Amino acid sequence: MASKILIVEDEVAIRDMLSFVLEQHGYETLEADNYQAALAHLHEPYPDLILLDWMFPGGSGIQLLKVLKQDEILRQIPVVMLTARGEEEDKVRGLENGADDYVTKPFSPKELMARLKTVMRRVNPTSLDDTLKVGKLKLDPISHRATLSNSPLEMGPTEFKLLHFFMTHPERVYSREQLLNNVWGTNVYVEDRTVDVHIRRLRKALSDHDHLVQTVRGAGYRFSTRS
Amino acid sequence: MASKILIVEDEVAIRDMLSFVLEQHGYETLEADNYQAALAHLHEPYPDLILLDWMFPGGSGIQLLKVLKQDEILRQIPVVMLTARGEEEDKVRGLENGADDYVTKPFSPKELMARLKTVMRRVNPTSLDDTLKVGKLKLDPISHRATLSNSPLEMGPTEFKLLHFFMTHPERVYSREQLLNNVWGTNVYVEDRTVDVHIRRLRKALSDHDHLVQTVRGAGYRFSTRS
DNA sequence: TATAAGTGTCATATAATTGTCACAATTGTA
DNA sequence: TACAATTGTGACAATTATATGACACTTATA
Repeated sequence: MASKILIVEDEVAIRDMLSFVLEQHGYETLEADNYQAALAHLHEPYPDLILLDWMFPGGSGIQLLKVLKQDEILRQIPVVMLTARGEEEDKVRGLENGADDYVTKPFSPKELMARLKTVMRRVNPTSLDDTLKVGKLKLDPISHRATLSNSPLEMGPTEFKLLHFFMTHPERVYSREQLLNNVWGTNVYVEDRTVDVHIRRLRKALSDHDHLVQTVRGAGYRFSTRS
Repeated sequence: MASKILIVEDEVAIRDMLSFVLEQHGYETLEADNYQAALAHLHEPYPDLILLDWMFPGGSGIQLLKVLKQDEILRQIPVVMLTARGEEEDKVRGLENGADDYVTKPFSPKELMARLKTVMRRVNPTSLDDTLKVGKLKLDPISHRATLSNSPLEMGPTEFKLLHFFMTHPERVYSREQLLNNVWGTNVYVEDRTVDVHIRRLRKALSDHDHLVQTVRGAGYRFSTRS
């Protein structure tokens, strides 16, 4: 899934350039040319990073930065400041107020991308670990939530457990009985075919990603990214 | 002053590595290679965080975790579990028993540090009395007041504490029991179902923002800005 | 002390989830 | 193609879990 980057920059030329470069590298971009427009983008699905021009209409960058850092949720979004060459004080003030890094204008695309990657890796290094991911499908045991393209999936507890089991045991066939043992628990008297029904419910919840749960005729079911 | 981190891990190699990395980052470390040694460190000055190996001699990690969570003082120390890759059940059991996060072995120093920082920030925010904000919802521990769009919310002390806990621990499911332990305090004999009632009262107080307090069927409740 | 608030529990109302069936659809094979 | 085996589905009743209103009892507060 592409990361979303919010560009807050009033100069059209620079904004377009940033947008172009970022999209070239597979990021999605959101654009704002003033304070209000920036705020308007700060809702779900939240951007993964904010590129913030220091000086822009409707409030300086640092003002927005301060607002961001006061919100429990928004404060977690990394911010990279764009500053003019030589404005050392600005850089320091930005970092002191919670910016994660800065890029000095003018800058090369290569430099920009390197900064962004570093920051994203640093700020959010292990969401790659605590959350189970398969393409756009994520399952986070901590929040106990499954999402597809960041929108929550509706499913019952059993389907959630089933999906959890599948995601931790992918690319392998499990018989109905094995699934019952692993997901329902042993010593549970339930019909084999009941698994079918829950498989169906899980597929339904996965909607257009239902191909991840595959039928292996005569053997059982398999969770796989390969068709 | 440097934060003190207690490492409970029996493998010397890993313990040394952890200790080295942590000290590189300016933390003080305490080490324990078994259950007894760990307990021996649990007195004043208390460690600020415990890094707990899931499997270690003299009692499994979860045992120590349970003991910790029964003590009024010790239960406030955040615990990060170390688990082997793929042991999803362990992670879930750890979280259910009050671990604040987990790190999967093998892990990179960078990853480890990121986790620790996140947990420490959440559990012990530098500005403990700062106003918590989520969208239009604000909670100011100092004035002991919660407001929505700047108009004060009417709620009882318990609901306030509950909301405070939720706002400092967003995007995570808590069982009724965990909420009782964290909001009511341990050693308090109260029915699980009582939580439901206070959840309802809190929702009522939040009026049109009651969606922030979400029911996670079969698991508990979650405070989240995401639908 | 009188009065108002706040708490914890119940009983009851609602709502969501579950396991099974019966029957449809699909697949493999003779 | 016809048949047998296997899997997909919609419906449904029973079960469970959660929401809610009421109430007696405590705890603050004036």
